[in-house]
Amino acid sequence: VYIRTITEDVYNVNMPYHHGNLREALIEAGLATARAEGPEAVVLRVVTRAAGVSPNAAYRHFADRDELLGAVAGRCMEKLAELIETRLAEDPSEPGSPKGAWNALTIAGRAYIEFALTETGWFKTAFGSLVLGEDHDLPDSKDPYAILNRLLDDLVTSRALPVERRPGAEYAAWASVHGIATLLTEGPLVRLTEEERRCAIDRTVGAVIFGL
Amino acid sequence: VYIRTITEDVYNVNMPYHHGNLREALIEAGLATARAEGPEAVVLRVVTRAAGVSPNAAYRHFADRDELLGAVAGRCMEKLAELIETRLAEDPSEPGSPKGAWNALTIAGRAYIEFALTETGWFKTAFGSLVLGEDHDLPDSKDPYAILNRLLDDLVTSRALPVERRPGAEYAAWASVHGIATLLTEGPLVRLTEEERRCAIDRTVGAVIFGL
DNA sequence: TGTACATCAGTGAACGCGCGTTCACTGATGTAC
DNA sequence: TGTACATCAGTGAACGCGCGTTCACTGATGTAC
Repeated sequence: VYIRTITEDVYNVNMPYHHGNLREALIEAGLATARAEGPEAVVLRVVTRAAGVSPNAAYRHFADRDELLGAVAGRCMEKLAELIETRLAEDPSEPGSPKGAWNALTIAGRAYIEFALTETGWFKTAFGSLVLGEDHDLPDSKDPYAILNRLLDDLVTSRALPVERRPGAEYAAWASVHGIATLLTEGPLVRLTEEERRCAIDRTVGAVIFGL
Repeated sequence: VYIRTITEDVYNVNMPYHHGNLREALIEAGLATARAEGPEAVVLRVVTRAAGVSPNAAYRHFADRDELLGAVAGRCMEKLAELIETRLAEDPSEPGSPKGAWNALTIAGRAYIEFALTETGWFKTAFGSLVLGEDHDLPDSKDPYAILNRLLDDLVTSRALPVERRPGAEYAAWASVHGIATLLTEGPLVRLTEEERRCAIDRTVGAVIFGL
């Protein structure tokens, strides 16, 4: 027990037979793995080893590997939402005005891309591993999609966008930003130079904002 | 030999010891697998079995599994280009006019999305398995990216788009269309209804075209 | 035109790996009396 | 307050699978003389 504690467990120093909060520890370990190596690397044996526990212990907390990965993916989504909220909070412009509303949308889009570029492992995990179409009971404040809709609604209430252009706008906005993010991180544009990349991002964000 | 011919080989009826064109047959088999089950399913043993050949025979034609998958992915890219060209060829509007140039771009974007929706396996293979940033010596006529650039150039020459807006336009256009395609096929939007999907596509294509 | 021989393109068997998952188990915990 | 016992949350060993890849091989082909 003591040897295992010293050599393998990175989370608790004194590990009793009962872990205490293994479920959370496994998700945390999965998050670390996903961050560094992407979703495919989130493998039961790796994650349990990182938590200092035998492989099958995971089955006390998750039905199977997929359920664990799903939980990790949910957290990745939250991380994305958190970055967006952080960047929005840094925004000095006033919220009620049309200009402020457009500005907020731009900032959110850029934050989304920033997340994909700086936390590629989490980004891939979030979008590659969520059981699609299921609700993952993210609170609205931690759901990127909810944030986007909120910003678009703000656009309407501040009279920056005519109501009749509101329907479907979330798709167009999301698609552009998601598209450039995936092309840059796992698509044919990975090898772009810093400068080309910036150009691509500017142009993409600019075009969709203008086009809404 | 005869039994193998009858039960396993789907491509040649009389199969000699020397296959004849195994490289091509393997790519073809890989294409069939990718189409039905996606890139991860393109596995040496499956593909060689489909070609009626022992697993290690592949190594006479490809260095490893990745090289085979890369070849298959290249073909998938060509399939995408072919669909775009087909849809463009069906376009009745005259090519030189500004309106025609915009129209062509719209058609190409829609064809791209159509490909992703109807040939999801190939779409994923094309973008998930190409060795990124390498040139795959696709001829321009079979390279979706080249087609896109051509259409954007046409936009400029027909005076539909000011020259100064040309740089980076390929990124913005590509990103939108690629984004909605991935969100709809492997992302959180897979469960959209037919109607919502159409709305999402229309809005996305419309916004980016307008925003360029 | 026939034969020797190098070369090419397959075969069959096996290796080692990492994976998810299952089994029977045991140590720790909490609760009823 | 102390003890019996159910329940919970771990362990250790093993299973079976599919995978890429390697080895020594052999049948077919083409070419020089």
